[in-house]
Amino acid sequence: MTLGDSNQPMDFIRVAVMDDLKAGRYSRVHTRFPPEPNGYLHIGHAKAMCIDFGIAAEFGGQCNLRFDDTNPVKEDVEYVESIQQDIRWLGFDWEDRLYYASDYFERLCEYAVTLITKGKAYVCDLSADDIREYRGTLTEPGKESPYRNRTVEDNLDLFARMRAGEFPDGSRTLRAKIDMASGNINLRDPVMYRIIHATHHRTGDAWCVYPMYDFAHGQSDSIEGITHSLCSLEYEDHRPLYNWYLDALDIDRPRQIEFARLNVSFTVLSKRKLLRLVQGGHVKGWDDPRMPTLSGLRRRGYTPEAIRDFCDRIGVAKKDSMVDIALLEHCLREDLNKRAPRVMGVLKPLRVVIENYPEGRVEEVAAVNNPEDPSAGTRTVPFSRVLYIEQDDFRENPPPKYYRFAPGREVRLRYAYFLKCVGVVKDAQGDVVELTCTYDPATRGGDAPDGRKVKATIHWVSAAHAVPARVRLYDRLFVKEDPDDVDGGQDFLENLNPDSLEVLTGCWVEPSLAESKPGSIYQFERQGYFCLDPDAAKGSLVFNRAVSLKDQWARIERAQRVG
RNA sequence: UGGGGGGUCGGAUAAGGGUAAUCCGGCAGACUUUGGAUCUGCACAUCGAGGUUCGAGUCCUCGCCCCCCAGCCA
Repeated sequence: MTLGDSNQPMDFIRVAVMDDLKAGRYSRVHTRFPPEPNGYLHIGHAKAMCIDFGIAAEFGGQCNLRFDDTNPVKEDVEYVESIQQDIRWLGFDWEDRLYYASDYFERLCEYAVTLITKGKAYVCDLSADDIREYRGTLTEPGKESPYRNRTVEDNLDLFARMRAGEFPDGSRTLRAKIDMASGNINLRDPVMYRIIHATHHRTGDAWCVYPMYDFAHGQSDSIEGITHSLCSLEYEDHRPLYNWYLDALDIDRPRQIEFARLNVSFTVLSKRKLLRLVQGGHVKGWDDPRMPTLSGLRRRGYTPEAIRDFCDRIGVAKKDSMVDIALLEHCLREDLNKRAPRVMGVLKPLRVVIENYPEGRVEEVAAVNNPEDPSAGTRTVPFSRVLYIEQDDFRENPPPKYYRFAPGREVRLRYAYFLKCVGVVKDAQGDVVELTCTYDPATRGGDAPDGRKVKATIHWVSAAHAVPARVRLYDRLFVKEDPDDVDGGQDFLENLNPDSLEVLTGCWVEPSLAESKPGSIYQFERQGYFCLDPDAAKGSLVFNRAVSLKDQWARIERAQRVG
């Protein structure tokens, strides 16, 4: 979007930013995306990135990437690397502006000393439990710490010794001296620094005192010249605290604007829950294709374009909301419909023998690679006497409105011939294992010279030429729209969908797929979009179903079952 | 019973005193060598009660409901 020539409605943040520019409160726009490197990025972060990077770009400004790495015990380089990869993959660029809160540790420490000197911070010897006790409750004010009125000299000395490593973890904290009776609990003498003797993934053992996020975030923004600090709703209560620090330090203040974080139906978007899914073995890792992580979506077959389109469509507001996962799926289908090459693949094969087709004969039929994109060209697919078709495409006793194959019925084999079912072969259990058919040589390519019509076109592969494959059919990870909707005492794991993964072996795909590369995405005609998984090895293809095609017949069947 | 936010079709967003619109989903139909795509149509909404006004989703008052906050997490 370029501002001015668009009549698209602006969300409240863009309106606010534009007003700031017009009113001269800021002369430029500089935002930041501030992940903590303690987990993988998910679709909720994609929304935040689209806002942070997107708004900066629209207003001709810049967006920094800053890792909020103030807690060494939770963070790891594994995450700082995966996060950067995911941001780039999504299509955003921080150029040379990669920062870390840990870059500012020395400066933050100076800020702390400044506040001590001004009598606005003190070293407190209360234990964690005591601090909690003294904090009061939501409805009752807290009590002042007995250490609150130490002299500036004592505080300076004690804080220096905290930094020097003289005291064990948890024995003391540095606190801001604000208001123990504030209705806003964040203002009841919040902790600024805590003692943690741990190795930080970037600063190593240089520090044993680490700033709290609240003491680092606003100042980091200020140091970087951030004008608009866009974040989620839960930080609304923290804004007065950030402003208190910034004012007490007399440094630049960005404007913080909060928006509602993303929720998507049938999945969870909290790092804590995602971590439990991984550690509990409910999924196969952060990049399991069922995960809403960017790495999971990528492996599933989602494109950056589809994800960004989704983020554009969900809008930005302050209302708590739950977006229908069907919208995400729609965005993927829409993107892939334009771009994904079409191929034929049979997931649950049923053998077909064409009685009147000469044994040993092979024809190459021409197939369109993408009807939505003529420039994608055509390819050739081998056809012969023995084929596989989809089990679902045959019914011995077809229900009403079922147009596909059945005894005596004629259908079209896509790009090939009309085919008529003349016999059914069953095994000892009475299950259909093979169809005996005849083809009409005059219908090559799929049109009948006599003008007769068939109601259905089905896909197929030539048994002698097809390539074997495994296919993983993914479904929603949870059975409930809101996985947290559980009875007392239970948690979201109760709502896991036991059928979120179905592995199909014995699938057959057309030979053109033999050399495809992991990450390639195809439309298997009439079925859905499938992405070649990195697990694939030569001669052993593994496809992940990203999303199925819309299925009109499934809907009819469902209606028939109900009605 | 403190403090901070929020309530518009089933879901998500618009409308900033003047026709409640758009997208997803649902339903129905057209078309179709993918029961895909595309196209057409239909249904469904301003939390409640007062008030101001020619006119209120929008302004005022009083309610109701929902979310967040009591980490030395972010």
